[in-house]
Amino acid sequence: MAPSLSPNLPPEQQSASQADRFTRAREVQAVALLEDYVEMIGDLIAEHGEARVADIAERMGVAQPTATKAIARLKREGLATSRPYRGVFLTDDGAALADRVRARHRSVVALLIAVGVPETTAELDAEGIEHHVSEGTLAAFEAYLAQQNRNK
Amino acid sequence: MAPSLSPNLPPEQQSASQADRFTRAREVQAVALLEDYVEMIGDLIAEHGEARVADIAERMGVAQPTATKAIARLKREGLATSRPYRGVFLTDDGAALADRVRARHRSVVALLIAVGVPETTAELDAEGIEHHVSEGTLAAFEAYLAQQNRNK
DNA sequence: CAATAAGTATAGCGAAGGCTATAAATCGGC
DNA sequence: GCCGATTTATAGCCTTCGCTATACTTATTG
Repeated sequence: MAPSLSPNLPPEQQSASQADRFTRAREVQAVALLEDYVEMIGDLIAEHGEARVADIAERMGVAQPTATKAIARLKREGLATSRPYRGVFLTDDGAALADRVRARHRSVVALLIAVGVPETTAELDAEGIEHHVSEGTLAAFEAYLAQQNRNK
Repeated sequence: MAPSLSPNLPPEQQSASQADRFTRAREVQAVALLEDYVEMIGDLIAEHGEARVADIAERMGVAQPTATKAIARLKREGLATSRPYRGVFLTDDGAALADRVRARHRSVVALLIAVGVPETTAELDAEGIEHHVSEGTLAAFEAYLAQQNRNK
């Protein structure tokens, strides 16, 4: 009875909503990379006081020009700044996004572990999952974790 | 203390594993579309006895040529067959993949609901999340759900 | 203060997944 | 069985995100 019932309802009705789900998943994907880069740049600055292109590329697992290109996009979107041959920095917006992303990541990992996923697997899967966790789902995760802590 | 500790460990060590996580997430993303199409074609065949390009496109929320192109890729990958101006069909591999994907989707939705995510939100987020749920995480989800049913 | 090493940017390519516009094939009704 | 309507395919085109190769800056060091 889940997704694909009612073949004799107005077809636009159920199909539209399913299409919307896919459309949303596609949109999420478009910002996922930005989120990952921003979070990582934040991490690097916190750790080393600066974020260099080579480090970003290495941690993202991409070639250096790929990282440079992504940084250009971050700048276009107002999330980061950089001067040629100097480091990369986050704008206020970028830093705020990084914080949100980091918090969400932690919650997703914690929830996976809480329902019995091995820690290593949780870290691995969370990297992809987190971007698709909406505000509502995140709130539910955090409520669940709080509840769990209370009962411990 | 979780992901980005130890700035003075061999940098290749921790960075490599983080890069690996991103690399894996990227690979997952590459097959996600195939999974969605295959599942949907399976649904359409189950519902209507056939999967027509126009229906696939509508449900995926894309233009018809986009669906045609995706189907071409499915054929290249050995997951589907089709004859021009006739319907689209799944190979054995495609049908098996569709079944796996459908089952995983259901488990993800069920788990989200089980931890308190509203049903509508669960359906919405699951569409993106499911592709990143590995075998190990899926097994954990199912164990959790089984446990939950036992205690009910 | 060169010369070399290291880091960064630029150029150009490919694949994937969108799109619109248009051509070709099939289907239905007369 | 033909003709218009519907469906599918094809032909471009764009953007994103990978890549390699190469040019250009900055840093280092003899």
